[in-house]
Amino acid sequence: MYIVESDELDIKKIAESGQIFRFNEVEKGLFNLIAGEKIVDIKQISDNSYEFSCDKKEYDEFWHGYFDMNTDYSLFKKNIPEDDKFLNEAVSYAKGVRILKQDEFEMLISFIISQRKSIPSIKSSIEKLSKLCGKHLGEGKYAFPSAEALSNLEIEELNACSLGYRNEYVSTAAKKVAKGEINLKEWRSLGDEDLRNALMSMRGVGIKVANCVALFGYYRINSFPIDVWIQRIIDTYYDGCFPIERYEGYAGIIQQYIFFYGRSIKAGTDKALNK
DNA sequence: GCGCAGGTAATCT
DNA sequence: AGATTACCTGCG
Repeated sequence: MYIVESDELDIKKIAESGQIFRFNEVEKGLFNLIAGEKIVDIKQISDNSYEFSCDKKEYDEFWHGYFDMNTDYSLFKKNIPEDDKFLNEAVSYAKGVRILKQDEFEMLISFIISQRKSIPSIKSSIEKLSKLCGKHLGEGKYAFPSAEALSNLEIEELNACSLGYRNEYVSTAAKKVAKGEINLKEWRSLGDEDLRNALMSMRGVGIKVANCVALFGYYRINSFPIDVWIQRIIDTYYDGCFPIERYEGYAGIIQQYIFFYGRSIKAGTDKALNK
């Protein structure tokens, strides 16, 4: 057990922030997270403190970095104009959301799957894939599959994971990585623009998915994925144009705040407009 | 039964 | 360049 205390860490919000699909609240205040071959339970014990089920050593060596705890998120509030009511509310509402340092292959496959799918549906497909060919970690839990394991699946097995037309995208991406045609780790050395283009060279990876993979799998916190939610918010509150350059270098963090808050109020929908 | 969901690629103008 | 459309599948 290890206790983590921080005003800038909110486990529930992070689990629900849409950046991660294998982080669930299993009972009130108790969260389970699978990352790589590691599993951790996190229990909320007060407003700003959590009990991690791992020991201090594992926390220090892995989870501390995974939760990006060396970054001071209070700094990202700078440059927000006082009169930007929406963003000020978003930042306040999303306090404690952080960008996790997730595995790039897992992010690639997960966000390929995510297209035109709801979050529960994305999670369901990922769990099916993991059960099918991920490493067994005990207690009915499975790691996210390796590229090799995924690429060795039979078509029928893949079909059983409710991927639909993304089937082929997942399979070819996994095969390219497994064969070494693509080296996702090497892409870490690419600049943001080159990385995005490299990702988009894969079938099924467009601008939105590429930006998500860059942001969540490569920690390119200047990436600003625009999905239908973000677009609705930009249209509704920013007259169709968001001043992204104002947040140069960390626009992705701002995007997460906007996304998390915007979804909570169903921004841009009839409900938010009291229609 | 029908429309839509955290997009992409192909095929138009 | 920008607009339009088909696409798997599950859910209301």
